[in-house]
Amino acid sequence: MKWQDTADMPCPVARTLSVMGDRWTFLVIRNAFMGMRRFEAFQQSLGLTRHVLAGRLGRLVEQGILSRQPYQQRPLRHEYRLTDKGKDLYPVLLSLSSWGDRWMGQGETTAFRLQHASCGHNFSPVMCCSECGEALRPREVQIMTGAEPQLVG
Amino acid sequence: MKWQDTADMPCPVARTLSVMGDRWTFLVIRNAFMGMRRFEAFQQSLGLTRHVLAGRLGRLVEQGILSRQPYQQRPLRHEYRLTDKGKDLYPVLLSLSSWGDRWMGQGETTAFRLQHASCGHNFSPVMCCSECGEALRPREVQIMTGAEPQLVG
DNA sequence: GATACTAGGTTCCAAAATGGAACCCATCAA
DNA sequence: TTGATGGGTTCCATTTTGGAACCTAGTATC
Repeated sequence: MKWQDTADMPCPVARTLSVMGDRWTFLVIRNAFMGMRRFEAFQQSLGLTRHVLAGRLGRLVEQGILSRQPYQQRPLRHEYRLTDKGKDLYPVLLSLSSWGDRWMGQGETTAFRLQHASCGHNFSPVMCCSECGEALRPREVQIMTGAEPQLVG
Repeated sequence: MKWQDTADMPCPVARTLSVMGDRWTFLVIRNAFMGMRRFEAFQQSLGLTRHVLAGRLGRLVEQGILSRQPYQQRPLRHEYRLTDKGKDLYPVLLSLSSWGDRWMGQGETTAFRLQHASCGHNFSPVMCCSECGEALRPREVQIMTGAEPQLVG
């Protein structure tokens, strides 16, 4: 079982991880959400090596998660921006952040605080049912995988 | 910048990825949510090599995400179960799955369908504000990082 | 005209992680 | 006695990384 083989598994989690499943890729995406767009900025901010960064950015572009577009001619320079596909990773990022806040805290280095502009409150992200709006819990979710339903949790 | 160094970054996303940031760990967690508990089962289901699996399970136990407990004596056998910390990864899993469904589809191998027992509907998971219940969008979220607020997206 | 700097890479090598297979150990069943 | 089961560990070859140096075009500086 090799690297990219998870891309062919019939599971959306596995297919997602075939692209996003490493230490650096999500951090690149996180920074992109913060407005970062340039190679140098990613490299300095994250401290990963240049050719690994080049590889990650290339794959994200290939997968349509980032787009690479010129921001100046002479000399020609490119920047990386989130596509719609990339922007749709926002819930994943929020959920990673929320879990990290709750369980991987370090005392002094306190958590981010999130503020919701629409309602004005500090909040935490909650995963809800699109139909009834209630918070989702494992035992109340059934995964229908073509065949019979499977209880999760 | 090395492997575990992301564990010390002052960012909950980075700290989460210091444990969960590889191809296999989330798949182990996914299977645990499906009720899987045993070494052999993980190994056969995922197809990763045995010593890598041993390493991942060990780290997850070390981090308190799984617990290792005997399910029989003579011969002594252990199984791995999600702790509360582990169960709290559920929103991350849902968000990964949801994104994969939407963007990494493969035509025939159709998506999972999720059903919410509480309300009876097929649904998709939506990340919402804990205070007002609305769906969250990047431009409406401000991250307060101790210093000044930062617009995201 | 020579030198240096910038942004965005690529190339090289050594170190670390991974894949693949074989092996180990205790127990139980045939 | 042989074989199977569950949960690992050990060994080696292949891949992926980290780290550093180098490349290229254009621009700025001396």
